[in-house]
Amino acid sequence: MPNILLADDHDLVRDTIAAYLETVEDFNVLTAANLNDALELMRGLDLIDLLILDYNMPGMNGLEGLTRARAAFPACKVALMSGVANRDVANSAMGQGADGFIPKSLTAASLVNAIKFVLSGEKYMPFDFGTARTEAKAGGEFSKLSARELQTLEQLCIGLSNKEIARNLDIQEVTVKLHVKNLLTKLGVSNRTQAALLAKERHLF
Amino acid sequence: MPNILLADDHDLVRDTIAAYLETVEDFNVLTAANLNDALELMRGLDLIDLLILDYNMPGMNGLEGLTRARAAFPACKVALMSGVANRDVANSAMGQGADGFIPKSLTAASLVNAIKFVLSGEKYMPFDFGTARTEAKAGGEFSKLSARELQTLEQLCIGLSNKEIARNLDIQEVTVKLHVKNLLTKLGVSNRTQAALLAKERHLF
DNA sequence: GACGCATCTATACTTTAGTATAGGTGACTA
DNA sequence: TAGTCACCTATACTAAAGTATAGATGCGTC
Repeated sequence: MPNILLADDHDLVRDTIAAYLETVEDFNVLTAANLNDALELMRGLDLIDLLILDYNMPGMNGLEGLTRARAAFPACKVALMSGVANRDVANSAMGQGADGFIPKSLTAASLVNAIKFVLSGEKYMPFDFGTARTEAKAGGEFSKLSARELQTLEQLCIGLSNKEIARNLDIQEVTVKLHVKNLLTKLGVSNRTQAALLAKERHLF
Repeated sequence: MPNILLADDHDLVRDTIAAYLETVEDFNVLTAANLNDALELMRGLDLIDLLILDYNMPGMNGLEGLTRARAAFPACKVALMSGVANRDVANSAMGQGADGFIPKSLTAASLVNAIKFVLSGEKYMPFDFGTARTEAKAGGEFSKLSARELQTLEQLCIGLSNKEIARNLDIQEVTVKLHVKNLLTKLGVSNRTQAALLAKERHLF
């Protein structure tokens, strides 16, 4: 029987998904409320086949949590689950070694399929996700942004300074200023705070 | 058998909660992905006992969706469900006539209790919710702010400059800077963007 | 009355943000 | 091949943000 560890900070979401998986399929589902608890639990067990991590959860810190989990348990398959993330996040996650990406917009039946898929050693990422809002709205204002500008905007959404962004993206501060200025113009806002608020409002990051 | 209509835009969350409720208790659970679909569905049926609305869902627009639902179906009980809302939102919801408030941090067992409670004609709101992050931080950080600092923060959340804030509050720009500096310290953040993002995350404005 | 506190203002300063202009590279394309 | 575009860097500047210190007012409390 496959052992699955589901980590999500919303008790209701976590428990019901766990209960669902255990009833409809022959899974043994353990749960945790944050990343640290999940990793701690795994250290005591060492027999988890699949770890499912909520993208927005204490301890995750973006994709850093994914990296930590993979480093601590290289043999275990890791899937990321999110209710808000867009295709970029999904791609980044897969790029950083995730075995699957599960948007919460998935149907329950598809979730089971996805899990089976990953357990069998395949990578899973739905290609039709984000049809509703995520992608549509992203199309409007944000489609004008270049790759670098998007990355810059992402950093703005954590409230970082130009200097910090420059360090993170490994470019000069002047360049960051250029990207910021250009994205402000493209988004039609007058400062970084408005840009961050706009992106947050559209659920981009 | 009580008929419940569960409206949430996350298929996964919605379907698993629905499945859970149907297996553990004698509920008949219908589902919808947004407010309009939910109301449309009810128009054709007119026998729903309890409508559960996700607070963050297309068509909700804050508590306006709650008002719309109650206006359209005065006889039906309505509960609000949210993964992020704080006590203030919960109180407002109850104030505007909601029959229950269900944080997603609730356990699955408590959810069933809550539903039974509401179906029996009682109002349900957990008094211990937000023990984890929501309330602790919301009460903690923002209660330290003075009236003026809160007003300043509100303006920050629209992305205004110090000069604009000064004009709106009818004080000098230096004073605004003082308020900003103080509230940054109190909130433990390092610039206005982070302050705005924090306040937005806590749904203060 | 003395004290604390929120409020406002002032001066003076450093740092960060944002604008402007110019130039270099590589990739892709008409 | 010439042109376009994303990208990066540089210099130089203005404007805005943030820090520090000091002093004034009013309000409520001990």
